[in-house]
Amino acid sequence: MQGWEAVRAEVLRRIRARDWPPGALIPGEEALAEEFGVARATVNRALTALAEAGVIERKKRAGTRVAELPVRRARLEIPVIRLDVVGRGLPYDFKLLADRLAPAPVPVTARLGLPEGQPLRHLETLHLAGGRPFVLETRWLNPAVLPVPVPDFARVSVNEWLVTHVSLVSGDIAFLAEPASPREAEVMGVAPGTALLVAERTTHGTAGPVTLVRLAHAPGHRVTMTF
Amino acid sequence: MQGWEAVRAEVLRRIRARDWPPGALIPGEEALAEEFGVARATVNRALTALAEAGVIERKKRAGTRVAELPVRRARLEIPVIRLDVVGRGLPYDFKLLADRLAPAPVPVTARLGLPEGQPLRHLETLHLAGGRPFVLETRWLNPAVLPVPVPDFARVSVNEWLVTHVSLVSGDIAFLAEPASPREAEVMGVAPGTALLVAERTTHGTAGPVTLVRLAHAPGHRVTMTF
DNA sequence: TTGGCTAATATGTCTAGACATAATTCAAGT
DNA sequence: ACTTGAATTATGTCTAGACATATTAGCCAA
Repeated sequence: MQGWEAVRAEVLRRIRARDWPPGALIPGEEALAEEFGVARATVNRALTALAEAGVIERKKRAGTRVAELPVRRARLEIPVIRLDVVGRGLPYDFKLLADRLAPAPVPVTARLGLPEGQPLRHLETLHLAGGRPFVLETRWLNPAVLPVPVPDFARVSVNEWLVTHVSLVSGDIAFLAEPASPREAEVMGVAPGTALLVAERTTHGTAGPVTLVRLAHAPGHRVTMTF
Repeated sequence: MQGWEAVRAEVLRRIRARDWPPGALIPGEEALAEEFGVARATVNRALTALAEAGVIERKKRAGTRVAELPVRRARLEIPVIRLDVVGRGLPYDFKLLADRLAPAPVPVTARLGLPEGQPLRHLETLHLAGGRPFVLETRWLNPAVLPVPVPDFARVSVNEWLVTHVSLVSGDIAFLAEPASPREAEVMGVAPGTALLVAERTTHGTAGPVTLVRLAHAPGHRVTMTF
């Protein structure tokens, strides 16, 4: 290895070896550039990468210091459900259980920043892995983002249609544990009250709020991340 | 805005506006540099950032194309529990419920890559927010990473001692939903079988595996991320 | 002591040019 | 037809130097 990655690796090594303990000020870019025999821009590239990773904190004039409580950042790659299933080596299928236009409950419109009682498209999709329930998707979709005629969500999953046809700008995702509701228990074939891992996502596009979706995962599901 | 961020913003705008639809090949760095009136390195900086965000895919010789199924990446910042609690405006406290050296169960040693039956330090800590149970932490700790004498974990939480004294190299975290075990129910003051959000983390340091920890969160807990 | 101005300084970014590297294309040889 | 290898080309990275910007330390005045 050489180049900026070598610089990053060596700086990281020194931090991990506590040559530069947490909170310590490390040498300036100029000094490091000279030591490693590279240009300052190369050192900058390396330190920028480490700063993005949360290992160091940089401030103009004040210099670069090793992070005190290194914030561990884990990255979650949110896949399209089909690819998640296929990636597990199982055949994928889905069933559209419900699709209707209905006034959305207040918590839903509130989270999306829409006026109360706004009619939204309400979709319920059961995703299957190897023929068994994998995820129950309950979605409220802002009809303003849909073209006319409306796509046939019984053929293309809403999930994938959105990903490929609507540019998502921002959003958030939350994980929580909830007991299976009677409806969920029935559809997913589990006992009511079973602990389910639920993911709630809201997404916003260029033209305003897009969708709020609740994904109830089959028992035993794990969402994993690496750092 | 100007500079590489302006370039990034404009390229992103064109992608979102579908001037450059998913899968399309976008102009080369040289062409963009000329169009925007900046150096190629500046365009490169912008495109590198977009590639890291998963918006575009770049290959030498083949060029840069808009990602087909833009992988949504969410970043989770894993805080020290104390800061998580304090950040919610609640007073933090913890109780060390158990601390003993014991042969670890096989699944534990397996996940850490240690020989079967290896004695590990087993710690049970109840984290409190505003006097109420917040998280029950069950930890298996590789004694090889501890100094002699062993720190007093009744005074300093294991969590924070590790963060500040052991350099963590890599690890993974998984979220799952589980019914509260009798032990968890008793300690956390909930009904057995209550759906709990559980986080399981393994971490490895420079000198081998460090710890496996299971965090059972109080009912209603949400782990949120933004993207 | 306090508040605010100024100069010093480390990082942030940019430029122009160069070479490195990987992937593709296409021609040549088997 | 198939393989091999060379030319091509877009991205990746580096350099040296420059200017921009944020932040701090120190100074001076109220």
